[in-house]
Amino acid sequence: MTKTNREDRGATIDAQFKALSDGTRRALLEHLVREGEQSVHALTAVSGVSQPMVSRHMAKLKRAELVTVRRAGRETFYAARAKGLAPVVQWMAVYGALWSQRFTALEGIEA
Amino acid sequence: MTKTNREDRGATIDAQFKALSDGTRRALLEHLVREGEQSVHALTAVSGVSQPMVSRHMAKLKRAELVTVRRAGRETFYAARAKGLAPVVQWMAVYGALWSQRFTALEGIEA
DNA sequence: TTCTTTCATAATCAAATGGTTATGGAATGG
DNA sequence: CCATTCCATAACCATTTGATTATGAAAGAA
Repeated sequence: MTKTNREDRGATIDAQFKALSDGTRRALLEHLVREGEQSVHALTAVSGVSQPMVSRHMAKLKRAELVTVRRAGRETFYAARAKGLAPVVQWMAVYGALWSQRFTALEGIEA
Repeated sequence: MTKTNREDRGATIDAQFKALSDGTRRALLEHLVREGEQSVHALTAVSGVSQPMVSRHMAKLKRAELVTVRRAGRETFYAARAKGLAPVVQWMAVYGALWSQRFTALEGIEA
C-alpha cells in the first residue's frame, strides 16, 4: 500500500547519497529544514557560493527528490521535500540496524 | 574525555556521506554487513572491480570509520565497524526529525 | 518602454574520483 | 631457496564535480 515504488527507490538512493555527500549542499538543505522555504536569492546570501552554484546545487537536490520547487514570478522557492529522506532512511534501516539501533525510531520508513 | 569532539564529528560526517555515495562501496559494505568479516581477496571476487580498486575503496571506508581492519598473515580482513554509522545516524536524527516535524502538518500537499 | 532584479544555463577550469594495469613487499608453500 | 599468493601503492587515464564568470530570459518597478 505504499506509494513509492521499488524502482523509484532504487534509482534515487544513489542520487540521494551523492546529493548529501557535499557539505555545501547539506548546508543548503539544513537551512531549508530549519528556516523553511527559501528563494535562490536568500539561499545565495547564506551559502557562501555564487548564485549559479546555488542553482546547480538545488537542481541536484531536486533530482534527488530532496526538495520541491515553487516558482512565483521571477523568484524560485525551494523547500525540503516531505519524506524526501525515505530512501536513505530505508537503506539505513536495512544495513545500518546492525550498527546502531537508535535511529530505528525514526519515522518515514513505511515498509 | 575526548570521545567525540565536534570537529571530529563534522569531519567524519562528510567522509561518511562521501564514502556511502558510491555504489560499489555501498555494495562492499553491504556484503560485509550481511556476510561478516571478509578478506580483500574474497571482496574482490564479489565486487566486480579489480583488487587494487577494492583496496582503495576499503581504505576510504576505513578513513570514514565505517570498517575495521585486521591483518592475519598476508591476508587483510575488513569488517563493518560497530557504531560506524553513528555520525550519519545522528545527522538523520537531527534533520530527519526537524524535517518530519516541519511537515507533519502538511501531509498530502506535495505534488 | 526602459531599467533592475532574479534565476538558470553555458563556457571554462582545476581538482577529485573511479577505474585500469604494473610493480613490489610480505607471508605461505614447494 | 624459489615460486606463489595476497595485498597495497604507483602511474596513468577518462569522467565527474565544485566552483567561477558571462550571458540571456523573464518578471517587476519606474
